[in-house]
Amino acid sequence: MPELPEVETVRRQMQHEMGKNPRIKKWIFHRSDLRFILPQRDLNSSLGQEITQISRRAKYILIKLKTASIISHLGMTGSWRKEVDVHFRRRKHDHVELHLSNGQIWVYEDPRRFGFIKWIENDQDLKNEFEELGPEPFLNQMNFDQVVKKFRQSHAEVKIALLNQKLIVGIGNIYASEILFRAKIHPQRTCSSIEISEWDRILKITEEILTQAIESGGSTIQNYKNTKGESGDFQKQHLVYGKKNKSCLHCSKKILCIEQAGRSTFFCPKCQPMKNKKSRIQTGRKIK
DNA sequence: ACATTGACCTGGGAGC
DNA sequence: TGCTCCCAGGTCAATG
Repeated sequence: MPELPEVETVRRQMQHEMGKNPRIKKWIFHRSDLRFILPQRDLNSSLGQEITQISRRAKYILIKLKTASIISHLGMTGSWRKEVDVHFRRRKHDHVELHLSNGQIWVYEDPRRFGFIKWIENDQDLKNEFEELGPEPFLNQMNFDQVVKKFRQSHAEVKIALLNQKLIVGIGNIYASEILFRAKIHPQRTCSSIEISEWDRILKITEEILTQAIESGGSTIQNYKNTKGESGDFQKQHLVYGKKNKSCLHCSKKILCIEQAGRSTFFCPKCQPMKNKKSRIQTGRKIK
């Protein structure tokens, strides 16, 4: 479900609504078999501790305590919502409740259970946990030359590489299509064939789109909801994602949907030409 | 060391 | 109404 803008939206709301340094009063676990088994014992060791900050790295939400951190990943369908009445109406896939000293109850709901909650003992462990991750997708948080060099060393198709969190974090299947459309890059071009000036365009547009999407509260396609149960707004600004057979807003050619690495990619064949026809024939996939 | 594939889950929508 | 099939925003282990 959630890519960086959705995760960041949730983070901001949690940080804002929790107020100043609430303490952890109680955990309630309804179901422990999320993507990883919930570390109930460790989480229970946090009782009485202050939450000093809610932060984010890539698509992970970090609930920071004095020395430890609690990592929450939303997988495809995970969400946090705030309840204020202990008799709140439970839902089928509410797995975890975090009760705070200020009376708030934060409920983790996740139908598909691809998400998880992890306990991280200290900052060194946190560093190790995120060791493999690429930089945040904002120009002032990356070394541009280094990032481009890594991309150009990759043999993958650019759409697939954009999803690789080792190269850059935060981009998921929706935004990858949107970024490449706006950058006018064919999703099946191989990373090594893309010029530096084009990478410049891709990375600038990535920052632009993700920033705008955060300002819109993220995108909702099926079921992403923020902590108040509200949908995002950015899907209204999607230009290609989910628009198979619709007319391209720039040239009115039909938007195509192809499969790459088992996932849908949407693009405009006219606005996003394959420069090198030869390599298109070699790497081409069936068009749905 | 890389790139690609399938598996992990449930729910919703399309088509019959 | 009910059945089956397909699809879905993410990641990682297992393959080649």
